[in-house]
Amino acid sequence: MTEKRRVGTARSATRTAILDAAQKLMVDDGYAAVTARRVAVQANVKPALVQYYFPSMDELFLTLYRRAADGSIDRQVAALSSPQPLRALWALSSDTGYAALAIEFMALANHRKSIQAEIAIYSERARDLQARALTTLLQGTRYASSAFPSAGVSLILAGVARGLVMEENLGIHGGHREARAIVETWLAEVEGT
Amino acid sequence: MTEKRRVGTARSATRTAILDAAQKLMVDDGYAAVTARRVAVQANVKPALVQYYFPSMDELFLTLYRRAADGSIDRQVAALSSPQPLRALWALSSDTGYAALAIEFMALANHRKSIQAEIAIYSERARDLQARALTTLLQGTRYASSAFPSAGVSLILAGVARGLVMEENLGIHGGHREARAIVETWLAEVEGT
Amino acid sequence: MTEKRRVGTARSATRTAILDAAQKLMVDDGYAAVTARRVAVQANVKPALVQYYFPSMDELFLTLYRRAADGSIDRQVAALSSPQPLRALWALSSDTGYAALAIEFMALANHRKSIQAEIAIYSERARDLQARALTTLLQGTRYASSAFPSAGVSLILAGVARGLVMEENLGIHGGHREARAIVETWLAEVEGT
Amino acid sequence: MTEKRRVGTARSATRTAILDAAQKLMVDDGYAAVTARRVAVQANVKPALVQYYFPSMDELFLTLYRRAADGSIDRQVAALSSPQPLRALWALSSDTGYAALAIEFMALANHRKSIQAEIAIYSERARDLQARALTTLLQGTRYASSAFPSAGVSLILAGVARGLVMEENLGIHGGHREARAIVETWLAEVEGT
DNA sequence: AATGAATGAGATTTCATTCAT
DNA sequence: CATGAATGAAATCTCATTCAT
Repeated sequence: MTEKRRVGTARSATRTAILDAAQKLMVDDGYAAVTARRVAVQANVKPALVQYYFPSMDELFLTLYRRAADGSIDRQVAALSSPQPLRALWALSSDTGYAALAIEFMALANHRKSIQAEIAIYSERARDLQARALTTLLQGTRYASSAFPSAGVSLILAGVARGLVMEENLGIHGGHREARAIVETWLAEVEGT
Repeated sequence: MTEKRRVGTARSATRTAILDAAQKLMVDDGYAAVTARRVAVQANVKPALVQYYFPSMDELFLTLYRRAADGSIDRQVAALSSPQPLRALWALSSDTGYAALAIEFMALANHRKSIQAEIAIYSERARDLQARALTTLLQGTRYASSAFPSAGVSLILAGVARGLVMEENLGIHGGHREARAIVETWLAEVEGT
Repeated sequence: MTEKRRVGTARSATRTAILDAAQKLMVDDGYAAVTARRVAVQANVKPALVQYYFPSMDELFLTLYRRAADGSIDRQVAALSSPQPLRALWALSSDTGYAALAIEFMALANHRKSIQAEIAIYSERARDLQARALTTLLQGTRYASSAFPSAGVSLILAGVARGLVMEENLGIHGGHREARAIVETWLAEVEGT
Repeated sequence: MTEKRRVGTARSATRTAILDAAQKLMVDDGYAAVTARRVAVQANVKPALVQYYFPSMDELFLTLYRRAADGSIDRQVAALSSPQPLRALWALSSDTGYAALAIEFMALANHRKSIQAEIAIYSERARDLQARALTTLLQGTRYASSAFPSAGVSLILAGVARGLVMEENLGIHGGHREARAIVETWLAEVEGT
């Protein structure tokens, strides 16, 4: 599928395996579990090879973040051009797999300032993308009003979705069914069944 | 239940200083920065003393969490019995100081399973508390309907607040003003100006 | 001899053993051979203990330098108040054991800027000490003239001594006997036999 | 002896660039800073290429030393056949650029025994060269005596020059002006103004 | 002639924890 | 109550070197 033209660093299968391993560790055990050693074990390579591809952990995290963020933007674009854009966006935001990774990166940013700037840039981009789309999507509904600025709606959706995912990861379930129902009702109202 | 005076360990000023130091580190630099050594430096005590009071880091984190959670429950109870309970609750949830600590504990839970159960217990308790209060507070409004189960409303408020705080910590501002405005509008609707 | 009053860090026998080991490695194999591990082996302690006493290698080197420099100043003071001060000073300067360590520290300073300042301070102090003494000692000789400023004489003696020691360490012997003879002649001239 | 054109490895511009880079690192940051990686960065080539030309670091250092030593001998020969041979020799010995490299190699020899023998051979050769020249140059002066064997004079000049350069590198200045003045006076005495 | 990939060794440093006093 | 000493584990990073192409 991915061409094999350039065998070099950027597309190496080993490199991808290392990033995959790091991502799995991050989602499963939290960012603090992502050490060169454990990544190596998970990816089934020697520890020194991890540092060969990513001379510093900062670089590994940054590369992983950019890969994930790019994928996320792509999925959002796809969702927003699907038949039921809002439902698709909501499904995406509240997807346990993707959201958990995003949350870990946010926590990591507190500790690694190199990540922080990157997250801010990407998040603003994602919010802007969603806000523009929402402006269109909410037209013709009672939310097409200055009382519901689309950037605010975007943030609220993201916040609720992230809240659900974070809590599910922790084994908290109270209010989840109810909150999802409220969102579903809203989706039905603005996008039909 | 708690004895009047139980001298010694539990109420020692040193012990409090250690917990305060750990909390400050956690908020400022993230949970991974909370090590016995750095706590000791911050609290201005010898490292060995930290371990004297908290034989393992798990115990330190658990103690710190319980202290913070108890305080949080107390503040919520107070907020809910204030003149404008919903505004007070919202102010509390979106308070940068308190929320940042809560978010760090959530991230920590991914890494320290001993924390996870404790967080779940407390969170369910807080949600339940809020849900009961909301049931009363929303009576007489158009949200007193099965379309807006109070536990769901509680979760949504918490999620949005946490989203705002997390993003502000990262320097993300897009949509914040707008989201706060939407919440303010809702608060005005259900609680008056 | 050294009192044992304060058993703490500063006078611990272990600490001294570590410093001694570092010094031996430095003289025998060069500064680059002084690693925490090898010091530990040489001192017969566990590697982690080296870092317990000297949290960073900079601190170890600085402590070692100060100890050596203080000893050196003491020896110079003693030499300068001995019956034949110039001969004693020359013997001291060209003593293989002490000079080799000094030379290693000079080389190390190129690499560890924290050492550089310390060396400069101590060296200026030693030169000043010698210059003052030489001013007195050369009185009444034909070197008590503005053509032979004592600070310059001090530097020349130190340079020649260091040159001899450096070269001897490297197995270079050409001119050594001759150079020593020239110095001896000069010493005899200004200080008698 | 050296062939006219011997293409390939020995005279490659890349090889020269690598040696130049190593030399610059050695002078600027000390011998311990000369690693294959940093040499590569400095020379703007890939690290593996450094090892292609110099399979081991020992070979790199030896090659670099021989190149520098040959150049130094050439410069000495030139100096000694100039109009004011002693002044030229002194200028050469106390030239910061050249002397600093020589000093680093002496320090390195303590750590890499393969270098030591090479330095000894070259140094003896240089001293012999100078001693022979000095024998002639001092003829007709009051230093043309068995009290001032020329090999000893050579060593003394070298030692003083090296002392000045080493100390200047460390930011030590006490006595320098004075020592240089003493040498200048001597040069004037034996070589005229 | 040049280089990407891989790897074992080892350096520095940080950590949590145990123990004796 | 408090602390100095000691230690094993592990993390990050740097290095030299080998190998296949």
